Amino acid sequence: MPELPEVEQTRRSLEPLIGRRVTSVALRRRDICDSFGASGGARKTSEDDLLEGGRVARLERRGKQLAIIAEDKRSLCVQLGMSGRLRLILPDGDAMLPTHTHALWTFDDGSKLLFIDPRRFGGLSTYPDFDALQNYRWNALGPDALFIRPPHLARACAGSRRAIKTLLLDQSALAGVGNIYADESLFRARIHPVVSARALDREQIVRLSGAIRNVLGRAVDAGGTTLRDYSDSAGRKGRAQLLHAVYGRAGMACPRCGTSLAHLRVSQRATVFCPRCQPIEAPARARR
DNA sequence: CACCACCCCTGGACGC
DNA sequence: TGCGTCCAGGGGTGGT
Repeated sequence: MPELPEVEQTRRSLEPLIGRRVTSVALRRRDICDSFGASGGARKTSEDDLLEGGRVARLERRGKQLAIIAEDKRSLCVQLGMSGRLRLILPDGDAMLPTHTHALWTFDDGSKLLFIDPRRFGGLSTYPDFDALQNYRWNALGPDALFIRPPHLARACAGSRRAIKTLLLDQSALAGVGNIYADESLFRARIHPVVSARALDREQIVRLSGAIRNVLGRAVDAGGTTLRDYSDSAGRKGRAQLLHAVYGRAGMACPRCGTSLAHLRVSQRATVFCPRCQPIEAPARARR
């Protein structure tokens, strides 16, 4: 399930595409793509919107979203959702298309890019230029979680009564954190997932933003998390699952203190935490 | 306006 | 083996 580290690894694995020209596009399922004009209005998708004839200039990421930008600025935004993946097939590679291949690009060197998404929680969106993508889509996202600093997080938390985990999952507050890395970050920062965001003190905000950067940064270095489906565009699996301290480990021993890890549901999401390391009240300070 | 429940979808795990 | 049921969850939407 792609979160920021998996999307970043996918982005890096697509770098061989830079400089390649798109010779043809096949959108096999039209309902997975939305197209927008220069002023943000929706319109019917054409092959032209999907970069046909363009040359790949840059690959950008914001949170969990990925963009392929052509030299003429046409921009294609890819949202992987739960089960989406991109796959790069080298020239002379396997001609068999996996099931649920919804879009297919062919490049001037004979390589192909496939967008595959069984559950269809993901999708594509196109914009005539990168500014439109930013203005109408990415500006609605919060700051990128990989680079989050305490002032950004403090601003996102200010005045919000929501559970801190709910806030971390809200892409308009902070872009890139999903269920796995939310639990891992809160564990590392020793903060209970349901504490109200506005109740966090200065020290907790600093700890949490550091934990988010650290957890995501190490996961990027490990090539992302592969639980079942995820692999990058070259088909490589990630190793960040080996770093998980709490995700998927309810009932098992806390790696820090040995207490049995607890689970509950927050925002309809399975949530695992250590009831001892992550108390709902901040640990009592020494009184002066 | 802030927040929350629900829904979209499929494959895999599990019980019988 | 096959069938039914449940669960995973990112993000949009409609309701409170």
